[in-house]
Amino acid sequence: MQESFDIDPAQIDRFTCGTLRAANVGETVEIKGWVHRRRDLGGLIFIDLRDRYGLTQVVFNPEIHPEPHAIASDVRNEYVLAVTGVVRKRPDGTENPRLPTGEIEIEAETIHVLNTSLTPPFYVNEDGDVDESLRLKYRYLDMRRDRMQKQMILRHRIVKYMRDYLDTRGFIEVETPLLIKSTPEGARDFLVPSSSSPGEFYALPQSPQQMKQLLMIGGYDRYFQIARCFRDEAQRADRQPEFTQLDIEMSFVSQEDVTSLIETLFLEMTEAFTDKKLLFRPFARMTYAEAMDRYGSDRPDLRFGMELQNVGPALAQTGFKAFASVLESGGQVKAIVVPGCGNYTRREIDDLTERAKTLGARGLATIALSDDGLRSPIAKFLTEDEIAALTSGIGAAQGDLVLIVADAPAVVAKVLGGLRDYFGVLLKLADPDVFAYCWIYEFPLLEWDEEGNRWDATHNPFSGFYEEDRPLLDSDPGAVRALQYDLTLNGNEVGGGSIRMHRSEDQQRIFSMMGHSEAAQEERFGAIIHALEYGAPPHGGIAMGIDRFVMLVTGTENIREVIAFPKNQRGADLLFEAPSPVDEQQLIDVGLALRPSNPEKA
RNA sequence: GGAGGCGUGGUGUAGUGGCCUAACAUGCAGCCCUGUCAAGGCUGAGAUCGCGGGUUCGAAUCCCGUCGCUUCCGCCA
Repeated sequence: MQESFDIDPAQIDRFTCGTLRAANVGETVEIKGWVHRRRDLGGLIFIDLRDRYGLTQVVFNPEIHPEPHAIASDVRNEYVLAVTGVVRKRPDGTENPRLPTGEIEIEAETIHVLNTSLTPPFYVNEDGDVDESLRLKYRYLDMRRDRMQKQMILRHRIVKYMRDYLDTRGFIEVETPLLIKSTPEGARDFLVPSSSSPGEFYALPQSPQQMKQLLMIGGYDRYFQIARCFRDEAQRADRQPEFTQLDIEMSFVSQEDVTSLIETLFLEMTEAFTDKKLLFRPFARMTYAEAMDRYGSDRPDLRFGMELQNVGPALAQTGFKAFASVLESGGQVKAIVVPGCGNYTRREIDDLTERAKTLGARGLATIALSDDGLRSPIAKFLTEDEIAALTSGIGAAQGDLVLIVADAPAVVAKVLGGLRDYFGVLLKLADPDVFAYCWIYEFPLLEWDEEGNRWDATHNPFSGFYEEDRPLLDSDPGAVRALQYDLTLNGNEVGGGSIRMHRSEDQQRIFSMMGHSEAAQEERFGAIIHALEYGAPPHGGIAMGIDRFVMLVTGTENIREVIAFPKNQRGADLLFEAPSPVDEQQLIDVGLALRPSNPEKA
């Protein structure tokens, strides 16, 4: 390692590996970075030095500067170097037009190996697929890769855009605690014990919901926060145990005020950060009922059709009575037309039936309009004319596959909506260059919980409702429409919120319908109920999933790609190996004794 | 909790009963090479095919179990 400078350090300007251009030719500079690639030609050695700003070629010439050349001979990928030298125009014909710095190179006069590196377990200098567990175990190397750096930088810009957008509109950012009271509603809480109260627990917030409402009561009428949220539930491709939301709450606002604020923000961000074409401008709007009816989903992907069509009436007129009992008991018979799949084999159709069953169907009726004629297990119950009327009535053509489900409305929606999503991906029906935003609103406030024998909030128990539906709270609670709205994008829910109840008596009434006794309400929700009694202003807000949005903007397959240090599907941190057992003394401190998680096995 | 997919040198893949004494690319090590930029050439090391059991004359390959990762259902907004 060379310890002495041949050049007066005061005369040196430090640059990044991405900034030097032809205009810098002749300057003596220093750059520091990682060895991206080394090309040893025997005489000349070229090293591409990399940092997050780019690549710069350094050339070591043994005839001009033999000492640095000798050091460069032993350098390997991912070594950390400081190199000084003169910026030189590359010889004619050796420029690299693919690099922004490709016109120049640095002729190394000194080289300092700031650190060596083991051979990395995977390529840092290229973008190939690597087993994700390995990437997560060595996340710091993965983060060094170009793709991750681009995604993290883009994420930063998006969050900054949100902050600036809200700041200029008078919003203030307030931090709320991460150690809060556990509540039984919604997702399972992560619990946190503490030595100052052995046997008792904090919970990590599933969202800052109650805190932001208290801020409204406190007079901070325009609040936002980049809020970390925690839910101890199973992971998915788009779900992590801890995730980040843009959390917003406002006083004296209508549903329209909240959605238009967000709509402008997301319109601007889509234009600023993507090349996507906006399918709807302004955003599409659809009631929950319409979304479920037409798409079988409360977050429909509107980039393609394949809508659910009601074939109950058509079938009811025929002599085929198999679906009659379903219709009589309040069920539906609906169909989707899958284009170009009419020649599916028996095996493929069996697989579809299996897929339908995993989605909750009891069965799947199919009509394949194949080249060899019509194939359908229900054909024998219908005349040719009836089938022709049925298929043409829903727009099915030669070569298409018709899928029919008869069941309760919720099951029909779940199954056909799920199959629609499946074919949307399989048949590449959705244009990846399109962003289709849609607001979904008029969600039901409550749904009947069979197991709990009580009403349950579909969103959260603080959502308000349409005043004109108030009488329905007595007569037909399931029909009460919440003042709730979700923003969906290409089949994903990217955010949701509501206008809250701001009167204590309304809030208590809903809690009561949800089966909470007066005492339980006091114990679990006393703080918010009482706060509402002290001049709580009308208020409402929304929370946007930042990870999910960045995932859609970057076009990445899962949420882990846009989180610096994510957990795997089991919720494990493979880098630090968390969660992990703790010392006995730590358990004693917080008053805990462990018991086997599965007593039957133990 | 349930279902599917995957698991083969460091990495990414091929091989799906005998031609496997496991192949290819890349990476790694050594040597050669003064204008490369995915540098090139030569040589070499590196895998008991996730693990355990079974079927078979013979298993990376088939069966059972198990572990890990992942996607979906349940769960979760």
